[in-house]
Amino acid sequence: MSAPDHAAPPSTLIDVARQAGVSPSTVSRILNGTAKVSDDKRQAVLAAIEQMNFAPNQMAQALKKGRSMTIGIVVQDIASPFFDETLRGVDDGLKGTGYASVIVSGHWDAQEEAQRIALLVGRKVDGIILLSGRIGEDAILKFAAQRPIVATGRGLNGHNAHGFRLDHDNGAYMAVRHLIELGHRRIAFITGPADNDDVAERMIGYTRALREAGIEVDPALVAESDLHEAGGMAAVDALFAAGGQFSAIFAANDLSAYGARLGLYRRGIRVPEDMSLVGFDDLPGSAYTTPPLTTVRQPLYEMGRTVTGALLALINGTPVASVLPPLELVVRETTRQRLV
Amino acid sequence: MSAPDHAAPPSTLIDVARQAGVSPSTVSRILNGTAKVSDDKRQAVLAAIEQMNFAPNQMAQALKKGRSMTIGIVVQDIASPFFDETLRGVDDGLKGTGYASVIVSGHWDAQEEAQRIALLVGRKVDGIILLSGRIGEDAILKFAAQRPIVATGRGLNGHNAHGFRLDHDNGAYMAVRHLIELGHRRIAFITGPADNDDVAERMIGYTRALREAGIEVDPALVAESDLHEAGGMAAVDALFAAGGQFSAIFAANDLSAYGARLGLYRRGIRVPEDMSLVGFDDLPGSAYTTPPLTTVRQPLYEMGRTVTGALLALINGTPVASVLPPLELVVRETTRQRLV
DNA sequence: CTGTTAGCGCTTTCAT
DNA sequence: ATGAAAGCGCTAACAG
Repeated sequence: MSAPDHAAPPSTLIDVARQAGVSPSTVSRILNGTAKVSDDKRQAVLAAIEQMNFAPNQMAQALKKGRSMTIGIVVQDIASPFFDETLRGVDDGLKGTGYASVIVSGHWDAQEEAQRIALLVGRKVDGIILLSGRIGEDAILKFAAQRPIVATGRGLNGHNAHGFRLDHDNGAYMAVRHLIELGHRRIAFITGPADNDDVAERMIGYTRALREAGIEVDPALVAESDLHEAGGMAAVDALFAAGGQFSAIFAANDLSAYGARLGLYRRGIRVPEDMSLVGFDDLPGSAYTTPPLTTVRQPLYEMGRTVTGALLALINGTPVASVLPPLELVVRETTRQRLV
Repeated sequence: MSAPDHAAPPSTLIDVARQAGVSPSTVSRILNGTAKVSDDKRQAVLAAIEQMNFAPNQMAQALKKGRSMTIGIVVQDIASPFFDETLRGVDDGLKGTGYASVIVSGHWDAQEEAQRIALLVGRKVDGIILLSGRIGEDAILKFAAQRPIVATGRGLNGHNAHGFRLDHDNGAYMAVRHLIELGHRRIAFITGPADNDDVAERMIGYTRALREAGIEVDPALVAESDLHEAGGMAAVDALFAAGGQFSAIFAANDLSAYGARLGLYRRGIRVPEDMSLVGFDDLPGSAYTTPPLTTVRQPLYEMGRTVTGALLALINGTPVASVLPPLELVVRETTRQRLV
């Protein structure tokens, strides 16, 4: 009446061999297609596998072959739409390759990141994908000596390492240019933590577009945020507290733009009627904010695919292709011509 | 001048033993604290480990000990804020345990889910966390015979299996009750795919609250969505196309509420002035929509932690604790007293 | 075409 | 307290 508490121990390749009346190597050969096997033996083995519900022990395979068929992915935050999109690309890139992935988070901390990478190396992953890493290039190259590694958000080029970088300067330039073309001259910038390279580049693009239009950068129009909603909202408060006048806001990322939007709403300032707002990233949700957000699109998904393809190429010793779609301005409904 | 193309092969425990002038077993004992070792030998070994930058090969350990120190997590969508929060809980729950996790996606498809679980079993994960799984209980129990498995979104109780379920009926009841108390009587419901149990339960809660208030359920006030923004927006269109009058909308999840919000905006209908809106989930972003969304909070993070604790308990044979915080109504700014 | 043999790197009796 | 030896489950020469 009662089910057994424990299942039978998983059957091994040797069990299968015995059951089918052949040698272990024959079973292995069938499993891997390594050599020709007579049809009758093949049938017998297949039948035994079926019957015993056998599946090869990947740990044993990994130990023997020296490859675990696992790749490691380092993100900075497992619960972020930003990384989500990239991960989706990675997942699709891995589909059908037999590789599985273990995802760890560096939490935007260089030291933790290094530990996590070490953990991945210890787990014998066949390669590493580093997303928006904080650790130095020298550290990466050191790890690259052990496993191939690809990274986003940085240039990087070596026998066992490859980096992908987007032109954030230009992305920001496009955003601000768009605002200027709409007649805005007093444009605030919500920036991010000072140690974030991408954001620093966006600041450069902001400055460049302004200067080019003969507009001086006003420090009172720049506020720092944590790149999250809360920070964006606080930045709007800071901007108003600083007393500057402005008719448009360029936020360093979509999340902080969402927060800024709410900060504006709280003050009864309408978007886009009273204030234009541009974000950066084009997260999936940005097409559904109210109103839909004008933003600079990062090809997150494509980045995930590309970076994965590059890693696989590195692992297999084939040439890596490194084309990445460019940043792109997506004009939606939070920007509008400035009314005198 | 040029760096070596390939690093030295990773050093093994045997290398360390040789270097330190002891036997492999001694090194192993020091690594695992399995037995007392004299201080001088210990020093020598530690020095050798340090110098050779040695780290044990986890594949070999796994093969030998029969446990991989890896757990498998099955989600339905890697790029979803819903799963993100739960994963964050799982991640925190695993912190410091030495376990790493491999995450796979079932894409809301029972068959794919079964395959993915089989993959995890083949990779010898020590346990499985199944989030919002689609596969049948019998299938789960079959897998549970091989590895302990815990699941969310379903009751489940066995020696090697444990499920966690929230009271979605009651959650929906609270949401609709809130609307009724605000004077709303014509309350639309944006539902989800028919095969989603949680959503079906929410529908029951919706119906129950209405009936209890003497309000008959009007089929014209129920529209189906895909539980994403696009579906929510389309549902609003369908609702208006059906010609029904209503002053409030209860969406089966936050994402579709976001979409509904945009659909309303497109029609010039203000929230909450003209229409009240309630979601379900309380995703992190819901506190920052414009205006912030009234919703039913699912303890996603806590669920991740709890379910992880339960799995660890199952693995270690200790008793599983299964307390889960209840669903909770979070009143924000999308609901308001109905103006006659 | 197929079986035998020797490990992959580690842990764990079993002796000493 | 420590070393020797025997595998965990699989694959890859090496013989036939």
